[in-house]
Amino acid sequence: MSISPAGDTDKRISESTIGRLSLYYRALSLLEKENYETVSSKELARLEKLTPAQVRKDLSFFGSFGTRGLGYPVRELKERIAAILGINRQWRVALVGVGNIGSALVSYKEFQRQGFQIVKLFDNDQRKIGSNHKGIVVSDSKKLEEELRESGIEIVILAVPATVAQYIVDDVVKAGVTSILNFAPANLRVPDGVYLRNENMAMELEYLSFAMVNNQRHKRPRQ
Amino acid sequence: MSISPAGDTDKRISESTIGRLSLYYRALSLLEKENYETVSSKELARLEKLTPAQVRKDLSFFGSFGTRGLGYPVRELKERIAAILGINRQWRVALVGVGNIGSALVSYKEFQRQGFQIVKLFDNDQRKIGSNHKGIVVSDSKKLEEELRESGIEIVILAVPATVAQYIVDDVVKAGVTSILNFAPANLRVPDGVYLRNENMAMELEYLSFAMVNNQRHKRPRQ
DNA sequence: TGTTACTTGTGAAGCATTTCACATAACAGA
DNA sequence: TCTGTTATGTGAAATGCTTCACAAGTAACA
Repeated sequence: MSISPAGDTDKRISESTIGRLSLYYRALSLLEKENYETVSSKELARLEKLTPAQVRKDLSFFGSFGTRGLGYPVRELKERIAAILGINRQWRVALVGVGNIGSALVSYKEFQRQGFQIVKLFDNDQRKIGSNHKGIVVSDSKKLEEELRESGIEIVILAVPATVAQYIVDDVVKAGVTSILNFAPANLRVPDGVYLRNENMAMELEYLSFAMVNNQRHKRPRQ
Repeated sequence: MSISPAGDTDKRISESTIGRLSLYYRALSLLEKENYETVSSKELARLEKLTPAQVRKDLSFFGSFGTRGLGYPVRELKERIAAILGINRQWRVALVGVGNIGSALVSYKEFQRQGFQIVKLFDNDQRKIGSNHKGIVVSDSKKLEEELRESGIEIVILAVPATVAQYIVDDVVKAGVTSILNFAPANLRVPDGVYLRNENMAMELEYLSFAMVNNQRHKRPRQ
């Protein structure tokens, strides 16, 4: 038996489905901008190169949002998906490591647009500490734990060298942060209850080189 | 119907397997640096948080690389995986869009390390054209098609705004390039035979926010 | 109100991936 | 050479995901 919070569906949603919700959200944002009132699963599927059945099945995990014979109301479905993904609100994000990747991410508009607000920056380089990036003053990563707590950060993005990533993660976890997006090419350990995602940009190029040397279009279940 | 070159195994390898090969490669690089001679599927699995059976099954698609009772020879397995992934050679890569993300990628060491050499840069901003980034002079993206052909580029990385991404892609395809890694939040059309991967960094944050608002560890088949 | 056209929502079927479990093989030590 | 231990490689089972196919619901229009 397991104790679940009220309202917890206990239904496990696959990562693939969540990834596609993210795609639907983007497509719906576009449709909304072009003043479409409704959209069918067929059209949504076409826009994201999926099947209509896939779209309907994905959405059906979370409820009935459509009208038979008509389709889905664009604006409402967009809001519902935003609520499911948790992007119908603002998240306070800190970024550790203001190097090449790090400073690019500070300016990355797509994060903003989806409610991920980078409000703190950390680095261990004395030359960077105190400097200003897009209106945010870089803090000393020695004070990471303390300042993360104080500022109520909920998500941390890691853009530090692989060699130090684990130490930073340990501090981040100590500060009570439960979500980490890691850009370092490293395998990080986190305790249960902490969500960790790895962004592995080299891996994407490897998919391409694999496809090229094997002269095949490998199966592409997600995204 | 599809024309396959001689030697094509015709065995479809799943994207998940390829993603894991990439992880094995990274783990093996580390083990090699630490002078390990052999590694078991159990150890490799532990390092990448997978199951031993998964590791063995993945490798078995490509041959028998191990010795019963002993495990896999670290150095050799690493080389074999590199060959499978197509990273046992250099790839000539061009990057279009020398903005925030673009210039960060030019300096991204992990690409280099895996044989992806960025040798051309393009932008449409007059202030950037002619400037020098890490020893590469930025070309005018008006000359994209011509210069891609001349310089024998095999992979293009797109780091341009979503609004212009499709136009760039069309030129890239015209130039005969068959592999594209796209960072723009856009759904790009490419003809059959062109490999396109999308790097969607906001999506990774959405996995995290979904997990947080749904208070669950969703299933994580890959990476 | 009846008819036609359309599209959802969903069990069930089909397909793909992961895990199991064990026969087989190699090494180490006596 | 024999015995114990370890670990691979792989069919088969289990699990998970996608697609099919259709009942049911809605709109539009006569």
